[in-house]
Amino acid sequence: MQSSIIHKLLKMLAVISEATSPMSFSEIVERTGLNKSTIHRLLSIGIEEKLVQFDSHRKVYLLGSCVFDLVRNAHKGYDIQAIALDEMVRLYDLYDVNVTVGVPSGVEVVYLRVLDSRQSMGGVQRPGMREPVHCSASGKALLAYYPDKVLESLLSGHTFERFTERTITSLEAFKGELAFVRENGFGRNDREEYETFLGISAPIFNYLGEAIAVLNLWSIHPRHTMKDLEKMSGELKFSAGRVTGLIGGVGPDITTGMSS
Amino acid sequence: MQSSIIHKLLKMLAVISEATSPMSFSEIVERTGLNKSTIHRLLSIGIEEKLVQFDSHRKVYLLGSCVFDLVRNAHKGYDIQAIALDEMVRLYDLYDVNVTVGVPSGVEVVYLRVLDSRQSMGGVQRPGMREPVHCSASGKALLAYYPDKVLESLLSGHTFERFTERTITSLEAFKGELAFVRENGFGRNDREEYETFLGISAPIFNYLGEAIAVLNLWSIHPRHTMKDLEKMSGELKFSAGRVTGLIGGVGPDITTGMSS
DNA sequence: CCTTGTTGTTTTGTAATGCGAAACAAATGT
DNA sequence: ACATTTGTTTCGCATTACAAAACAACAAGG
Repeated sequence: MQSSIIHKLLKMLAVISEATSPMSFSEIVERTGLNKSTIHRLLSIGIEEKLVQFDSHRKVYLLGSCVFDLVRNAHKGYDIQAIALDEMVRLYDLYDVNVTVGVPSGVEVVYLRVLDSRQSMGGVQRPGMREPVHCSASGKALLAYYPDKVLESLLSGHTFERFTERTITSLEAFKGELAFVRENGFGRNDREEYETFLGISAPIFNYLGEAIAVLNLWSIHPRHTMKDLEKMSGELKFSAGRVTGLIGGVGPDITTGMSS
Repeated sequence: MQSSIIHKLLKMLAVISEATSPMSFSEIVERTGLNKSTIHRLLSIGIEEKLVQFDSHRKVYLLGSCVFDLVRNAHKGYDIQAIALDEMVRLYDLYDVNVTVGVPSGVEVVYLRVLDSRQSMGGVQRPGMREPVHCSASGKALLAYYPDKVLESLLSGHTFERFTERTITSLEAFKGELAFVRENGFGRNDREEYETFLGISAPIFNYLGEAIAVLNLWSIHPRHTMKDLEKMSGELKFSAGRVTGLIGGVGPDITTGMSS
């Protein structure tokens, strides 16, 4: 299956979008390698459909609002939880542990969906449940990719409440954990909030490379150790990557700390 | 000029992007009102061109990477300064004052381009020049639309250095000015940095409604008063709106203070 | 004023492609 | 097993896209 006109249109749009400065008719003809009359027709169509806009004063072409609308709408509408479900099921089938998906909400993480392990622990985790960022794998995975500035202001004033003897209570140690996330691609929590729970968490990114959600694997201590979970991290990261792709996301800028 | 297939394709993409959860073949057929076989063909083409991706497990369709690439590229490549130039010239011709365009850089504003008034003041402003945010119209216009969190962290530690007797040195007063911007759509600076300079500034937004640049009108005190400049603010805002449109931007979310 | 070059627009006959109805196939539910 | 929903393919006709080439608009230079 092929459509010549659509293919050419996309080529033209790509050329227009890649230009460092808006291009004129002739430049577009040259850069696309397409026939003059073809470009003329495509531009007319593009303008009509608002894929392209024409700056009549400078006689150059820019991307039109329609393209931006598509992305905006997609972003508004997408329901991470619905999109991630398949990967969650896959992980669940693979390892028979708890699988959850969460999103940030201030200094907490909110869980949107929970697949209980078959060896259930009685529904301790439920959708809507919240956890502080400092003692959850999810929190670490999310914060690890925040710009430094935002991170600072989030954590300034945050008290690292102690829940277990393993809870991280110092900013220093916490930042160390964030570095671990950036190096390994997943966050971990080994009984830092409850005496028996441990989990790992991988971030899902949006199209700007911002971490906007996390996929988590959870279990209880006697049954699994952190070593066990770390063996699952490869598949977890794969799933998170897949969801990232489904929502048009891209990997993170490793240069955290850039201005906004 | 029209192209049936392109029109239909866009309609389909719009439907796909607007869905709250990814749609199946039949749902797309229903929502677009197009013929089954047409959608089938368009989906095949869309997948081939990466406009659409198919989640084979759940049998639903999502927007493809190609669409996101277009927007990403456009964003990378666009040179605000080049795009804004026409509007700058228009304002310059209209009022014969200094016109500049600037972008944020930490707690400063950097000016990318400067059109000197004919009654020049000797090239005080030059491209590359920087100014603190707290005593420039540009700084106010930019910061007014930052999320509270980012704003807090930017300003925490910022010392409101006094340059003139009119310089704003209190956080309270500064926040009042930001509120003025959100109400009126432009920022102002009446001799807060130099004894004789005054200016107004309107923000340019990106496609997420974030203020990413500003368009400014500047003059010197004996020649213009803030009252004079405020009369120009309508045209200034019009120009800023036009540039916002050219880069695919949208107006701001007035709900500042949401989590990033 | 005319030439020459650059840039953008329109025409045209031909070839390719898109079109939707309807037949077909596959999966799903009862 | 049957009915229903869901997805795929076929097919003849009509529409549309195609590129070359002619045409138009404009500027620069002689």
